[in-house]
Amino acid sequence: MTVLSLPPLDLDGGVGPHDDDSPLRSVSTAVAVLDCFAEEAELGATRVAARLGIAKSTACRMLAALATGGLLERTGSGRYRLGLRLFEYGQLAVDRLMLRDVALPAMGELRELLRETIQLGVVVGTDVLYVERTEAASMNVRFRSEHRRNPAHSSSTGRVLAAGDPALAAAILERGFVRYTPFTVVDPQRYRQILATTREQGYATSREEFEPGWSSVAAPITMMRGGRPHPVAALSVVAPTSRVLGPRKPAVVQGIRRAAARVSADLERARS
Amino acid sequence: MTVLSLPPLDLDGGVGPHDDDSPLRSVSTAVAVLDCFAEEAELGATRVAARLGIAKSTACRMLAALATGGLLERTGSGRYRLGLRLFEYGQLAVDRLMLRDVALPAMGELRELLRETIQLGVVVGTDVLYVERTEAASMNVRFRSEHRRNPAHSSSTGRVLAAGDPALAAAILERGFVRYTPFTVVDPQRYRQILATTREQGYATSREEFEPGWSSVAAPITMMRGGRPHPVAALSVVAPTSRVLGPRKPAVVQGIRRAAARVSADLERARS
DNA sequence: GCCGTCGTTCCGTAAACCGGAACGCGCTGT
DNA sequence: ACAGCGCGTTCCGGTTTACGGAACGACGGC
Repeated sequence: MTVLSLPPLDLDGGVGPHDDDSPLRSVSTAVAVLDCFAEEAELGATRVAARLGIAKSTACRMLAALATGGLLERTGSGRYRLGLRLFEYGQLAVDRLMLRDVALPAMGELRELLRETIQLGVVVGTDVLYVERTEAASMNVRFRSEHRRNPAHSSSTGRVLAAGDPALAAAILERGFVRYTPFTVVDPQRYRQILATTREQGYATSREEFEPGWSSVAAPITMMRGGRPHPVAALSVVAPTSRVLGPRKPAVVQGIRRAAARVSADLERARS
Repeated sequence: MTVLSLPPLDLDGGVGPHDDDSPLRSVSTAVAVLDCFAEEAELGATRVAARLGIAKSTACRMLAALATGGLLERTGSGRYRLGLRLFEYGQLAVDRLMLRDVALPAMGELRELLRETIQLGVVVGTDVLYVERTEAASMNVRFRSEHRRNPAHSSSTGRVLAAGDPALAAAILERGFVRYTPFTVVDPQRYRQILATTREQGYATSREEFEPGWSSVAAPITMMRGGRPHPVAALSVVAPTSRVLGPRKPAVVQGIRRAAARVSADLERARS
């Protein structure tokens, strides 16, 4: 259920000293303190100290320092939670990809065309991170918005990106497959076949492989690199299975491929 | 032009030692390093060291530690930029306000009703921070998306929030007014009058007071606290002046007031 | 009203960090 | 092509700084 999962995640749990290779122990533990808040919304000094195996006083000082820096905020009862300054930094990080701004108009039009939820995803490690999401108005059922990060192997976005990036595909195969639903593809051979099909067709699907009842279709956003188009992100539409993989599938596929192609062209044009 | 501005912002610029009252010097400087990236997208160790008045080696270690923590990322040329992990943390921080999820459906419907850009803003210090924004499809002119944070005094969102929060109003008056356009209200007496009118009407406007050509209308999202409704956020619609303060103004006002009232009710209902 | 828990503070010790200088690399301008 | 410059990185010693344990004050539950 945790959202941040991929990187080190050195929750030794025990009392053993961190075998961190990097200097700046204080900063490393400060980051570890931040990581604690990925799983729990509100934490106090005692819980943080127990979770990281550090002294309570140390945890208290860390929390206070992060709070004066704005990365954490104090809740009424003396505990702490993630601060809104992190939101600002995060928006800056995404804005500087010079991707969201270019993709937003196409995403809005695709949303109106299909009347479904549209996502803009990039790869971080072997996960897919959705940096923007726009929803059609008045949907009876809404996609669970806490899914900001998926393993790449089970998402359509991850497949279009891996199909055009052998290094990513190798990393995904290396990391292995996790079964989330009965439909999740976990056979490496079958996965390779899916990537081949994706390369042929120019789009990818995921049929209830991550969240039961929900499927998605994705198309790659590419940039020319060394004369060849290289995928840098993907647009995807996520909805109840019957609405994207049923009779509407041709329209969905055409819509998302056109939108992704348009974003790719705009991106190329923006590289002045 | 800086986005993060409100808190300490101890860019002494010079070489003077930080007169930081807080312990955990390493963590404080680490946060200061992060702050450097609020103004510039890509920085190297030398620039960071010069900006903070610290040794180059120190800056290099800070950057490396923050990068291994994922808060920064390395660019090809050895420099650094804000990392996408900050985006994840920021999304978590906002999601835990238990506000965005509740507001999203109403924002989508209001967007379709008015075919304009809808914003969800909260207060941080004496600034307004927009934690969600959704745009209508195929607009000929788009609001500049880098505005994630405004001074509260010149925005309609800040006015509806200050109108219901005397402490915030006092803080805004205390901080003083900055003139951004010829229309910016900078007279404290006039500002107090605006707040009174806002209290009467239940909505606020800003006519090109921050960005020339762009105006906005806002209505408060409230939560019952101690038997009285207390504003915790605001919905606003921002568009070229003629589209929100011209003949459409009654429709815009009615739409945003209804949407904000609905979010308030949903918020109350969600507090199980 | 008592006890348990939590966040905070104080203090001595020692470990960790700062700063300066040196190294290797890529780029530029001759 | 070569040399000079600027950059990021590494190494090392001195000393500042943060860690850990224990004590304190406050809040809440039983």
